Amino acid sequence: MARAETYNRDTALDAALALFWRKGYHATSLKDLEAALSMKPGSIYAAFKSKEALFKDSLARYFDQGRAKFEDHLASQTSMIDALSAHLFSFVSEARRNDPAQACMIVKTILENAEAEPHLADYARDLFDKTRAGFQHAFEAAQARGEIGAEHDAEALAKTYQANVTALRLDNQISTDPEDSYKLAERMVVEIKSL
Amino acid sequence: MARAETYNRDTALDAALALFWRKGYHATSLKDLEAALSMKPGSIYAAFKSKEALFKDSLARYFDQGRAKFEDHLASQTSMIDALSAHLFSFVSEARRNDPAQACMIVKTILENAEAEPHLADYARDLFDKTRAGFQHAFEAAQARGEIGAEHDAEALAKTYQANVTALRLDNQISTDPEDSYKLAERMVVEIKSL
DNA sequence: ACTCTTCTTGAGCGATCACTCAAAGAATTA
DNA sequence: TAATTCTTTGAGTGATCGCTCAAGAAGAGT
Repeated sequence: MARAETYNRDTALDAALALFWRKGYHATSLKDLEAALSMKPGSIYAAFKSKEALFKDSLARYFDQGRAKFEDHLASQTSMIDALSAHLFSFVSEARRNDPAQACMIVKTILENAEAEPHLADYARDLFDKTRAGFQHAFEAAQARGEIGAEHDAEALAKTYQANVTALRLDNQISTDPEDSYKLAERMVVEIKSL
Repeated sequence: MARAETYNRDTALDAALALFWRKGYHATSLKDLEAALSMKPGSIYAAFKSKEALFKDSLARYFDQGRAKFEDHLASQTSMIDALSAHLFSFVSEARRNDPAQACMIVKTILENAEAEPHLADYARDLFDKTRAGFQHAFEAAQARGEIGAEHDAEALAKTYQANVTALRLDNQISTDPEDSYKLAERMVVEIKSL
């Protein structure tokens, strides 16, 4: 045997994720990462191979955490409609208001890197589609339970729902008044409940 | 007198705008701009002062063109509702499908530069607010004309409308199938017409 | 205590970044 | 044509980029 690694992979990934989410891919420098991960360049490259690979791993982690959060909402609410509403509200809830709100990292990645780093953008696009597939599954379950009429198209509902989530999270970052974002979320939820 | 400038300011700004819109602020290098504007660095700096100033001028131009387009829709439609619908549809229309769809440059700017270049992000945020003010004005006019009931809050309608426009334009860039974006727009328009 | 293996270190690589400025070039006036 | 005035030119500035690798440090086995 030999010497063990001194860093914790998950801790390091979380630090990289927070940094990449805030600053984006290009604006995050190796210097920034060295400081955030408390690792020297050589160690970072030994552990994560490259800046791009580290970013991909961070984004995958972000996706997993987001999916886990959605599934928590599905599990803790009695109806699918309530779960979808709770998920929307969670983005404008009091709890999140401590750290300044950030738009969805997947969306930010697609917009920033569509031109210069198409690999990253395509990777993020895939996660975006997977997220919508999760929403669609929830809408289909709601129809199977009779919460939503069978005359609706679950795929269309999922697409609109994802558009709303995306717009809400964008507004959450752009808007100066959190109350405005909250009201926007309320109007979106009214639509869902009226199905 | 002396020698005249050999470039056309508007032509150069349009070229810079197209480049910045596609690639974003950070990923657009001076080399890129030199090629697109057919100008050497010295001339660019003499004409536009700095990369950041050139970006701001480009973004202002983008905003002006967007506002002009919206006002064209207002002028060419008989009702406000139709104008707001036509504006939404214009982002997913056949004509635009030649050059690959881009999300709103103002939104892209805010997301990319919120952390590293707050000046740029704040500048874009201001344009975002001005855009919504224009929407609100249209909704108020619709109420004054009796197209929309007075019980609605024009500010809230404008906020939701802008959220829809933003989400639609995002989807337009992210989605692989333009038909999906078109259907999303149709569902958004149904909401507007039901007011 | 000594060897072996692996991890960590950080100075430094070439490339590229935004940007400058002295010199050359072109249009106008005299 | 000569002088004047402004524009254009592009090599070059220092800083920073992502990244490498030889050398040193640290734990495990003997």
